[in-house]
Amino acid sequence: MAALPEAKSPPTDAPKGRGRRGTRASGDDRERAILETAERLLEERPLAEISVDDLAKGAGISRPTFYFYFPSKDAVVLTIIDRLVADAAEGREQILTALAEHGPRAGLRASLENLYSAFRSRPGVVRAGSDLRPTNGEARDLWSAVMEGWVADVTAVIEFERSRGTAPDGPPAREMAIALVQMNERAQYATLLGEEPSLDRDHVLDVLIEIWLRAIYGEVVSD
Amino acid sequence: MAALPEAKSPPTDAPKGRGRRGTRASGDDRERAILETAERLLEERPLAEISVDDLAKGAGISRPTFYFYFPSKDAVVLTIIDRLVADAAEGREQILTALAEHGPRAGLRASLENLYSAFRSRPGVVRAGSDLRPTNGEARDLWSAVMEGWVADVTAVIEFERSRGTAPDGPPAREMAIALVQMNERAQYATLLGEEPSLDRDHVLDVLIEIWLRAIYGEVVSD
DNA sequence: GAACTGTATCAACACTGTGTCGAGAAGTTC
DNA sequence: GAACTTCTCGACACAGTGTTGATACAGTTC
Repeated sequence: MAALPEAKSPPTDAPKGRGRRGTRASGDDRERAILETAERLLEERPLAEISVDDLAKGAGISRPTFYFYFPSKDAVVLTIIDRLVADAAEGREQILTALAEHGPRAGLRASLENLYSAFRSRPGVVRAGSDLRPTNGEARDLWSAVMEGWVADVTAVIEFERSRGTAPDGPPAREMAIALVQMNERAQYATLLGEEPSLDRDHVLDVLIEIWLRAIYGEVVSD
Repeated sequence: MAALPEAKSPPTDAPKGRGRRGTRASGDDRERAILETAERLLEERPLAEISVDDLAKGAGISRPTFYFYFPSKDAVVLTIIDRLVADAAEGREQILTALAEHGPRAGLRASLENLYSAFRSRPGVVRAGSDLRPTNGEARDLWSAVMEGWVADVTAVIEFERSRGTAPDGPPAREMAIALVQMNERAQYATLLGEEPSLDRDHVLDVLIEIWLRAIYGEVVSD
């Protein structure tokens, strides 16, 4: 039970509703214990096979006490996903900048590589997020927003390349962007979770990027 | 309770394990009533909000009696999905033939249009199938097999076009096929269920086909 | 027409999991 | 040391799943 040495706690992050219901205090450890238990268990088995009791036990508290810290199992997972998404967004290289700096192929690769690295390390969490969407509106909204962000970026890239004359005309940029981003989502997810059929871990990006380039530039990009 | 007039019952289709457990008899009506109730309710609300009791009530029987006909709620949905998938496969035009007959763009369009028409009419069932995958291995396997079939077809197309010299080289045909089929799955699903962001009902195919053509032929196909 | 057999039905039960309530323990403040 | 806030949990109410055992109700079969 000895508290793990904490580098330093975030200065004054507003709890934002999802977490504990009361005010700030020291039962912070418990909250963290619950989150850590959830992350650990999610890498072991799917969300549906984890009960509130498992989370409580794992954090060394009783089930009712769990409800003091989180309103539901979903809320725990959403908190974890919030953070994962924030992590993924954090180091995000602007695609447009990356393209300008390294050229289309290398630029795209750098952006996507960087983007997906956050997800690759926690497949269980990714799966949980995906499992949550059917039943949980908040999860749906969160993911919608994430997708929307990517789509906006990619739309900008396509429009930019078209305006420069480096990419040919075609379907509206936003529509192309939606399809391409959806392809990436699906393919990366399948690969991450080892679905069948899915692309090989080491080839996913190669294949996806090739399709992006051909779709956007309307030709086989040599570079 | 009067039996609906049945055109004629299928001659001697083996029950194949999923349906009723006993032997053949006349409680066929009840089995059908359960399936119909499920289909109806699924277009009203998601699977998670439908209980075994709802299905039983809808079919005019008690909950235990439901279990005489199906081993679980999942089994009912799987039966429905089996049929939907069979429907979709049935009228399926061979892509290769369609391409040869109508050229790349029109051929692809004909194949995909035809394929997705079966799904478009029962979005609730599609959603249920998707909702089932996280928790139900059988659902996963079924969908895997479906995807595998499509991937095989598309792989053949790409290899054929490459061998004729009409399509340039690139990533292995199968890998391209996987990514493209996954894109379609995701995009069509999002559109069907009105996710945000998603492609407009009337544009999905245009956009997807354009990407397929550019990806496969490595150039903007004029035709 | 009595005994037999398989189909069909359901009340009652056992179980798992969620979320709530109310009584208190434990710490803090004045 | 009284009052307040934070934290904890036993006991409950509830919703849903799946099972058991008794029973009704055909048809046969003799």
